[in-house]
Amino acid sequence: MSGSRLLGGLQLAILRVLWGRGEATAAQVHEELLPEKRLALTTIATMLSKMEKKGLVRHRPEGRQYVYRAAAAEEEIHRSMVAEFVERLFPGNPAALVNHLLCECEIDATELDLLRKRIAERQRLGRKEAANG
Amino acid sequence: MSGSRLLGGLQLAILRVLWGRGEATAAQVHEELLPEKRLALTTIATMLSKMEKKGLVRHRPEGRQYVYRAAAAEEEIHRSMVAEFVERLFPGNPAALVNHLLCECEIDATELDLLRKRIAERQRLGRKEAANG
DNA sequence: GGGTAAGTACTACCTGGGTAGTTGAACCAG
DNA sequence: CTGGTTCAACTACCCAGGTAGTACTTACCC
Repeated sequence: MSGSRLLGGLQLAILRVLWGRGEATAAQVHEELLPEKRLALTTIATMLSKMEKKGLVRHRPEGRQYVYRAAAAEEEIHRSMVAEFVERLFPGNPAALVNHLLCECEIDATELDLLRKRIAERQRLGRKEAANG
Repeated sequence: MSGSRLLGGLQLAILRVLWGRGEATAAQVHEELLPEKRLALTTIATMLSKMEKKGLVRHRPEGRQYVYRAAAAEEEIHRSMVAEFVERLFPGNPAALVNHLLCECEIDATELDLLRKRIAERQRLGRKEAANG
């Protein structure tokens, strides 16, 4: 099931709208995506149908229209997509991706500081587990 | 041109073989990929052709067979794929991906240490640039 | 009740990844 | 020279993402 968990750009854009709003009709998604992607409304509607068939979103009828919401939490999707991506590009080596991002991407000083703290935290946790386990 | 720079798993597996060996025939790639993916030799050959048409690999005839090599450096592919992926999943926010990886992935202590050092290094560089520029 | 507007469903097409069989050419062995 | 082996080329599918037009339904308003 679920095969290649790497969703396309449009599906993710739609999900982002849904995550942000909680619920939205096809028209609302379309409108919110207009600056980003100039697509026909029917394109969004078709995509929503396909996504529903895949279990990515669900709908509830409200009057004449469908109100969609995401069926999976953002974290869930992030997790599975990142896992799949790492497996494809840096098999079994997520640290290599982190490393790559640190070396190749523009990450500002504030972010770096946060990340450094996050690592320190991880390391504390690791040591504690090692000590207790 | 180049549309979605996200290559599929097979293409990447093939490229990895090519990067590792420098050069390889379809048969060699096939053989090296056997434990990982049980595919027909013709599948590999077909894929190599398609990849050549896309400019991902090049070949040189040697006797009756073709010897392939990657047309792009590993770094190059990593860069463009990571960039595309970040844009899709965490638009304009590579730090979010780093953060996700640190929180969700199993990264061992040694790796964490290396990453911490990498960040410290980045920060030093950042400060120096700020001071000089 | 009938016309119109809104909105979904259906259908169709393109692209790219993935998979593999078949064909045809070259080459080697007998 | 002939037959088997070994390639690459060609062809053919399938699937999923993406894109959109057209058809149909239905609700709403007069």
